[in-house]
Parts: sequence; C-alpha cells; structure tokens
Amino acid sequence: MADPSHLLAERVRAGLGAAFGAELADADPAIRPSQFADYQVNAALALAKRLGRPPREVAAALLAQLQLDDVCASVEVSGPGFLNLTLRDEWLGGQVEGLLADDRLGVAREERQVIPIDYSAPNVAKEMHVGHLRTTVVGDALARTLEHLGHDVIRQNHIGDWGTPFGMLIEHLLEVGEGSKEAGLLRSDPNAFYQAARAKFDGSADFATRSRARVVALQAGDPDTRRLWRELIALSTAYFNSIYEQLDVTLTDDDLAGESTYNDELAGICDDLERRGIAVVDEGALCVFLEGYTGREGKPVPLIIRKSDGGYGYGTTDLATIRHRVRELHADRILYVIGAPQHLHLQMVYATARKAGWLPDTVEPVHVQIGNVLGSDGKILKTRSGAPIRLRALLDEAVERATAVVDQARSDLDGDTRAQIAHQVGIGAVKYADLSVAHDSEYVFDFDRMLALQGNTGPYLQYAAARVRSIFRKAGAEPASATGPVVIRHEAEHTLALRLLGFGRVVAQVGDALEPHRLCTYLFELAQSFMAFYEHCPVLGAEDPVVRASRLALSAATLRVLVQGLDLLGVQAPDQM
RNA sequence: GCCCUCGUAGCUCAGGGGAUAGAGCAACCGCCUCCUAAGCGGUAGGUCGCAGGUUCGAAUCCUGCCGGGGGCACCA
Repeated sequence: MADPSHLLAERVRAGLGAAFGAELADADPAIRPSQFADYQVNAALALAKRLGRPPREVAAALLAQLQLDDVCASVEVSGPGFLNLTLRDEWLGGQVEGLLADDRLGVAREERQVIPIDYSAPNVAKEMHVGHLRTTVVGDALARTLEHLGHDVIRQNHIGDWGTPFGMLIEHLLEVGEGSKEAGLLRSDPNAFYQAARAKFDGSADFATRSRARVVALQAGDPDTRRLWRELIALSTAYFNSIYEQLDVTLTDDDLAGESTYNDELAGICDDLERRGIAVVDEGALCVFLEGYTGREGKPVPLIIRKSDGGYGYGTTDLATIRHRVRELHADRILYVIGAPQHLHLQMVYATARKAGWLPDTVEPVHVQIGNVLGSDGKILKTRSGAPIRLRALLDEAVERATAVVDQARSDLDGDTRAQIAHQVGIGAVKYADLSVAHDSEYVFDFDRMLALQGNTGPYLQYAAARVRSIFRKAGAEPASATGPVVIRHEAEHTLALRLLGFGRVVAQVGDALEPHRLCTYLFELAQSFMAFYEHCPVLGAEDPVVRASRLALSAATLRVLVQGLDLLGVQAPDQM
C-alpha cells in the first residue's frame, strides 16, 4: 500500500493506545492532508473532551508516545492541538522506488464484484447530443476504473430501439428506399432523417395512418417490417459506433442491450405483478403504487407498467432489465449512469423490483446522476429549442481547434503526426471537460471553455506527460529503465513524490464513490507538481549522476501515473505535443 | 402543493466537521543563451444565499426561509 496515510494511521492508533489506554487505540486518528505540513493528525482535538484534558496537552501526550522516527522528519504540536507531520525524504524516496516496482502503481485489487453499468443509451434514428456525451464519457470512465480495480464490469448500452416512433421511421425508410442517400443520413445526420419522417407524419394523414399500422405490424412480428426495423438499427449503430470510435469509448456491439431485448418478458412481468396484487388497474393503466410516492395535490404517483392502450412503457422494460441483471448477470452493484431528472422514476423502479423480489437486499442499484447541460441562459439545453448542437459537429470542431494550435506550435512535425496529436488533444479536451466537474452538477455549456487548451484541462495533463516523454527521448532512455534509487533533496521533489503516492487511494475512492472528477483533480495536482519540479529541478542537466538517476525515476513514475490515470478516464496521452 | 437538487472570488468549478476557504479562466507584474513558454513564479480578488440550532470547532451536519434548476399517470 503506497499511500502513506495508511501507515500513519496505524502508528497514530498505536500511539493513542500507548498514551491513553487500549480503549482509545481504535479511535479515529483523523489523518488529513495539510497545508502546513505533509499530513496533520486531528485526533487530539476530538479526544480532548473525552479525556477531559486540553487539546494541546493531549496532542503533546500523543506525540510523546508516537513512534514515527523512521517515517517522519518532524512531528510537532501546532495551533489548538494539531500534530503536523513531515515525511522523511529518504522514506519518501523508498516509497517511490516501491511504486516503480509495482505494476499497479499502488492501486489495490478489490474483492471482485459483478457490476453492470447502464450508460450512453442513445436513441435509434436520433442524433446523440451533449447529454449523451456526458453519460457516455462518465460511464466509460467508471467502467474502465472499476475494471482496473478488479471488478467484472458488464457494459449495458440500453439503446432506444423500440416504441411508437418506429412506425413512422420504418415507413419513411420504405419510401426513401433502403440504400438511398436519404437512408444514409441515419449514419451521418440522424436528426435529418428523423425530422423528415416527422414532417411527413405531421403533414400527411395518410402517412400517419400507415405509420400507426406499421407499429402494429412491428409488434406482431411481421417479417418484412422486422427486417426494415433491423436495418434502421444497423444504420444507427453504425452511427453510434463511429461516434464511439471518434470518442475512444470502449462500447461495442457486444454491449448493446436495447429496450427491445426485453419485449418477450413484458407481458409476463405485468401478469405476475397483477396476480400478486403488486400492480392494479387504474384509469385503464396497470400501475404500481408505492408508499411515499405522492405527486401533485397529494395524489399517489404510479409506476405505469402497461398503458391503457395495452402498450408498455420504459417502466416495464426497466423492471425487466433490473431482473435480468440480477438473475442472469448475477450483479452485485448495478450502475445507472443516467440523467438526474430520471431520479424519481428510477427510485420507483428499484422499489417495485424490491417488492417483487427481483432485487434482493444484497444487490445495490446506484443512480449515477448526470446533471443537465444548460445553455448560457441557464435553462436546460434541449435539441428542440434553439440551435441544436450536433455531437458530431462538436467533436469535429474540438479537433479543428486543436489542429490549429498544433499546426502553429509544432510546424516541425509532419502532417500525419500533427493530425494524430490534434485528435487526441481535441477529444481529450472535450472528455476531460465532462469528467472534471462532479457528474451530478449541472453545468453551463460553453464551447470556448470546453475547447480551451489551457488551465485545468485535458491538454494540460497531456502536456505534462509529453514533457516527461520528451526528457526520455532526449536522454535516449526508456522510462522503464529509470528505477532509481530515488533521493529527494529539493522541495519540488518532495511534493511530487508525496503526490505520486496518493494515486491508489484516489482510484479506490473513484470506484467507491463513483466520482471520476476526483481522479481529475488528483491528476491535475500531480501535473502541477510535476511542472514545478520540471522548472526547478533539471533532470538531464543535473551534474550529480545520482541526482540525475533519481530525477529520471521520479519522471518515469509521474509518466506512468499520468498515463494510467488518463487511461482510466478514457483520455489518451500523446507522445509529444 | 409535494419531492429532488443546487446556491462558495467577476466567470467556471473544487472542498461535505478542523488552522488564515482553494484551483482554473479573466486582470495585473515578472521569467525562454537552460530537458517543449500549451509552461513557471508572484499580486489582486470571497460576510461560502439568509437566519437560527448542534459542536471545543460549521462552507461542511440539522431546521426554517429566500433564490435558480428539475421531477410529480400512460414519450422514453
């Protein structure tokens, strides 16, 4: 375990026991990062009252019993009763050497859980928008991170591939002809296809009638209709995949688990719930009423599982989905990386599934709420209102802007190399922008800020990694060959080393709290620490070969943590920038 | 009306019981004969929405209020 706070906590507990008796040995040592030292121990303040002694006296008594000489260069009582700990440079150096010898860089393997993750979930024949971008990017980062922690992640792309709009879409596809240029829009500009179908539906009573009939045929399993439906899906998934590829997202066709997957189970679910009295017919619809869910005027809010026209909504498919994930996939945790507005609905689905016995207490469903993306007016950014932003256009523009910068900054490189870098930087910038803010907070969408290439951004982290690589390129050495020994003499080295040791803890936190932005914050601070080190501590120019070897090792460790961390986020690190 | 969520520097956001509340952007001042200046160092900028409460200690926990956003029966 590379993270120093584990060891410090152990030592402080032992000290507490020695100073105040065994019954306090299990007290919270309250080790925290400190702005006045490497760490601070806050235990004395919390224990002062319990012991009936002044906090500073408690701190002094604890200090007298602490055995930290091998780890800390100084331990002192400070302020009202804090203990400030500063780690020994030699100890830190040894820990970094340990990190370099560890191919997991201090990330512990956790007890294996099966974790289906529901994310991305775009709709067939529709453009992916900024909302999809966020669930896709956040979900993918969680999938990568949990996998790295040793879990069995099952990606579930719950695409919208069923429902009444398909009558209209199929009729439109039939009219424009399969293989036509119009049909090809499904791959490149799905909204154009959808809107054309919609326009016909709204403008022609005859078309609308045929569309409705087509829905019936689709549900009845009419072979021709089914074939056309599959064609729609094939074209749409080609579009999704092209976006995923551009975004460097790990989703593939193997992860498709669309709504239609559960069609055959829906009637059975309804019958079962109705027979057991969990669902009742109300105003013609089959509903589940749950205690504690009331809406307007105190009226109970139902989870509708069968509409009054006999059709099924997403409540029913969501129940089928959760049952499948428990029964067939043997899930331990189920992640729903879905928009925050759906929180109530999901709570009701979970509660219904629990009531039906499909979701045992041992299985934890978690809604990873994705905050709405707002326009500059502070209102929700919808594709309908205002100028819709096509995801494809957004990604292309990100790469274009990066291209302009790379072309200008690195005219020495050939065109292909520059294009490759621009792609990694542009896409990385967009993904990092989505990942670096808390997933449940709403944020104001701003092209310029998202695509900015300075500050707390993906490109800043990529640049830090590129600078390390540049050092090794210049040295003609491989990072893997830089193994130390690590001797720390400069403050910037000390700070960098300390930072490096925190990686495993942060990754574990991300897996636990499901908050990738914590990893972003960590990596940004690591990159900042490296930048300061880079400015103040010449690596190749170091005269003392021992110092040079040590700094190379610190650089190598930084590179590995940065690249690994960025990889967990789904962001690539270019070789040079 | 009920429920969820947010309110922290001019802007975008971290921080979710501990010291003088942080970062980026924007502003201002410095730094390329030296491993990539997409960088580094510094200055300035905040009654943490308001009011109570709990606590030795509250931006953080509790209650109320104000303000923004969202949700609340057949679109998913």
